[in-house]
Amino acid sequence: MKANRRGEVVDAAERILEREGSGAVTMRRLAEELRIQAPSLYKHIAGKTEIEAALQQRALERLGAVLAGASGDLATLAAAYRRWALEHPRLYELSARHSLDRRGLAPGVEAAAAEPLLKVTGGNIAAARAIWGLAHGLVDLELANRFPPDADLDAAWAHAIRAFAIYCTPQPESDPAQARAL
Amino acid sequence: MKANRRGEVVDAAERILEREGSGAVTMRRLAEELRIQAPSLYKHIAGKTEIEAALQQRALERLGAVLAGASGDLATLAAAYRRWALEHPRLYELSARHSLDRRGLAPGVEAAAAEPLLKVTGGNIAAARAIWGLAHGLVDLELANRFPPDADLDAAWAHAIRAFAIYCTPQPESDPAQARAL
DNA sequence: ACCTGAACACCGTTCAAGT
DNA sequence: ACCTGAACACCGTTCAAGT
Repeated sequence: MKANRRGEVVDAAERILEREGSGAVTMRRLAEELRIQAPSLYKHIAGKTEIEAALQQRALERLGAVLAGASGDLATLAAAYRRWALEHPRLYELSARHSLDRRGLAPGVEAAAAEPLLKVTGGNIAAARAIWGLAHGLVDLELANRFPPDADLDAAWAHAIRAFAIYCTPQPESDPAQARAL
Repeated sequence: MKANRRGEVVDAAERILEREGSGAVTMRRLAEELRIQAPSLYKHIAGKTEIEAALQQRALERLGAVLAGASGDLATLAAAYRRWALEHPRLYELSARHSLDRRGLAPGVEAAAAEPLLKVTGGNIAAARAIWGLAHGLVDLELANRFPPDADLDAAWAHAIRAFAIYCTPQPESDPAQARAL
């Protein structure tokens, strides 16, 4: 029933990442988790970089699916983005802070993640990028604990959403879900 | 003329960071730069974490000074933020992605960096946080190469600025520069 | 096809000792 | 006050070899 050994390596890496933090994702620690010697990993995956790229890809797929399920308006979409990131903080950071390796990324994954954002802006790609930047920035600063402990972040998100909601009033399906990346 | 040895260590770390990237900032590489053995560093600084905290503090001071000099409107402020980050990408990343060690941070530094943002929103702290998130997010994604190579980021910034400019029209000095952090 | 053991060139950090 | 040498417990990765 096991797909392939490579998949199991990435699964184990994800488990360690979420349970013990990014510092614990080590080829040797990973080998221990799989009850194997570290050099054996290299028969299944090229190296640590490839493991990180695989995890980044997973994160993109899952976040994309969550956003696609968060229907309609900007507030709902933004709340879904924030919730997913806070629920998977290490995976989110891993996926957002590294440059995306577009070779070997299943085609359409990037565009699928972008689609809900494009939809909410009525196909305006500059607006979609601005909203992505806004959501990523607020999440990233929150995950990095950069706000004072008593900061009212719900208020900051509400303000941000109102600013963009006024600006990009949802045109009624002006652009029929063009598949493209942000 | 040399201030103290600790300052020289942090200077060397900054040189290596900007010239060779964050992976090169190593206690051993740092010792080599100072023509010293690695264990000697520990007589001047507690460890690598303290070096990173010192660099983060420097970045905050310098970015704060630049923002304070970028007068008045949101567009100018945003452009200054982006320009500084792109000119010091490694230092910016280091400063933005780690949680801020508020013990041992010179008092007022955090508030000083926040002040220009609070000013542009007329003292609205939720709006200031939203704008910080926006600027950080767009910069962070750009530094991580997450936009497609042909993306028009100037357009995304322009859109973002317009959204917030409409929302938070600059009240004429409603709040006289309250010193507080974001 | 899958795994091992030994090895290489690295890390951060500690500690006893030297001037 | 400032520095060194040896050491410890780690890294990622390669390679010849074994089943």
